[in-house]
Amino acid sequence: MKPTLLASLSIETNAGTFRAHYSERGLAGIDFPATKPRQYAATIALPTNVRQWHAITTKAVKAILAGKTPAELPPLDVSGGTEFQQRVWEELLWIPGGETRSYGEIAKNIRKPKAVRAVGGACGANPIPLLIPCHRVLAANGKIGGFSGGLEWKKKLLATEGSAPVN
DNA sequence: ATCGTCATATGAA
DNA sequence: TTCATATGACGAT
Repeated sequence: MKPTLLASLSIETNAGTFRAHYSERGLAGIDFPATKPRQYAATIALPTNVRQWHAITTKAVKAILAGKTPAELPPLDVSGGTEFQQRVWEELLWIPGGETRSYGEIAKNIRKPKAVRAVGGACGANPIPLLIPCHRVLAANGKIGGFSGGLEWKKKLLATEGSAPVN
């Protein structure tokens, strides 16, 4: 079931303006800076918890862009995903910064060693890149694979964290 | 080293 | 049920 969004807030960084989308349960999605940033009307009467979440999200995003591990994450609303996808996303959260996994390893970790391609699919469906580090997942041979926000971002993030994909 | 092919899980249409 | 995958393994160049 798809979460109902309460608010979309900006995150200003030196890499551009990200957008964070919140539901009643937490952070439900993040957008990479658009090439042509869209302007949003000012949000009024933001619920207190959303403001708290956003403060945490902002710090977490900036930490990641700086190659550091976030001290704290906001509650993540992954209710939009299937059970399998949520399982994959949760697994991705365990990957420490600076390390990478292959799609096959993730599949093995969730006790479905054959579901390698499905893992790729779940990564692509990840609504919260950066915080759910789908960019730390490479193909088995070290190839970069793909990235929903654009391959450039994936390479950049990996380089920032000290990983060196093959291509 | 590169390329084609196939097996297999999951999800969307 | 059919089609597409951000894979992986294998065999033939």
